[in-house]
Amino acid sequence: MNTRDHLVDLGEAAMRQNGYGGFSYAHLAKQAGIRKASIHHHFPAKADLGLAVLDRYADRLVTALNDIKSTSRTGAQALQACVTLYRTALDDSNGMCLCSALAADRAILTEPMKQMLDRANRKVIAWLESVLLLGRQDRSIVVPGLPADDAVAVLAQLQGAQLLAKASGHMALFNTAMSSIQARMSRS
Amino acid sequence: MNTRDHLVDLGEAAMRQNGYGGFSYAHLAKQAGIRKASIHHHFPAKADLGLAVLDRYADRLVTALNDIKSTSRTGAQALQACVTLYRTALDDSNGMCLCSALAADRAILTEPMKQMLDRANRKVIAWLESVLLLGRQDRSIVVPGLPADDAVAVLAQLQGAQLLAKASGHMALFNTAMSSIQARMSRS
DNA sequence: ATATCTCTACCGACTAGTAGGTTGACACGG
DNA sequence: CCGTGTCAACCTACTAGTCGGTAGAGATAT
Repeated sequence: MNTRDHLVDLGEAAMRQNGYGGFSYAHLAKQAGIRKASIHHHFPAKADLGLAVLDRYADRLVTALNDIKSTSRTGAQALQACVTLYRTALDDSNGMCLCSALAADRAILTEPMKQMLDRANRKVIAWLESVLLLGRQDRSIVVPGLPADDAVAVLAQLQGAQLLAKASGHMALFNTAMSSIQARMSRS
Repeated sequence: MNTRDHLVDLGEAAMRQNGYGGFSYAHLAKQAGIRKASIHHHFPAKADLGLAVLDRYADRLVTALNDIKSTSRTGAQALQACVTLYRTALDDSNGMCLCSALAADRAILTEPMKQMLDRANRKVIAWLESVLLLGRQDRSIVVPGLPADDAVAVLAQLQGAQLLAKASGHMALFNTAMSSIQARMSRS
């Protein structure tokens, strides 16, 4: 397997678990079975690795969301699949959505990373807005107020639920924190 | 002014802005106009300072919430004041609720800090539950499902809104992320 | 076929700087 | 004289990043 891709994999896991400032090249090197200097060969600076991780993550997230939308029959189905996606991420990588994990470390991110983080968040919000709009049309989701505002509220709840679950070490808390979203969806 | 209290002040600000791993004794010493060793005199280990900060913060938060409840006439009034509290914290300290700021760093927290963090979160959730219950009785808040579950959902949304606002550097996003909470409250 | 050249991936040893933490001495007020 | 608070100097471990160099694969030239 490609060493570079392997490093991006490990870097993503590390960042999702401990944030950008929470892992080191030395730590990563040990995991990859490689020397620190060799990581610098692939990613001259830590920010280069961070950007590569973020870039690939954003791509994958947008693709996953688009897949969900194209295979869902109702808005509620799409929103439910999205909630499940965030829940699964919590279990799989024992870490959060990169966007939430990086928010705390924003002060030490490079400008390109900040911009990419913003773009990723905006894309997710736009997707949620379109799903809420669809759900309002097909009467599968109750949408109070403007879908554009509500989309931000839903994302906040998704990320906050991950935060709360991780802070308590109690992953089931994620589902509880999603209760008010579930209540707004008609069961299919 | 008491040096020890001053250090707790500075430590709280640092932790809320950059998390537990995001500040150092050297950094703190410079701010306090004191040497690193002197900080160790007051707080032998960083974890001691962290615990002191968290302890005082939890106390103050619970007190503030209880004050809100005793001066509010309706559930909606209390909830609105709570939302304002979280919003103000975002501006004042340019940082988040400690509970959210520490969630990302949970891996490097000591056991006592983790326990205190959990206790603080549970207290806020219990407070929110009582407010939702009150709001349902006086018909000032729409509560779908169990108040106990909804309380967790509201806290997730509060913390997620702070996260999102901070990640984007756009504090106004907090208000947008609260839209669906506002929609559930009858205007007084 | 063999010598040369080039490139990728890797590594050991190093740098300057920072992390949290320790020690022993000095000042000062009760 | 004793407790409190402060300090300079120091320590070990770790941070990101640099340096010169090596092993091997593939192409090219003779």
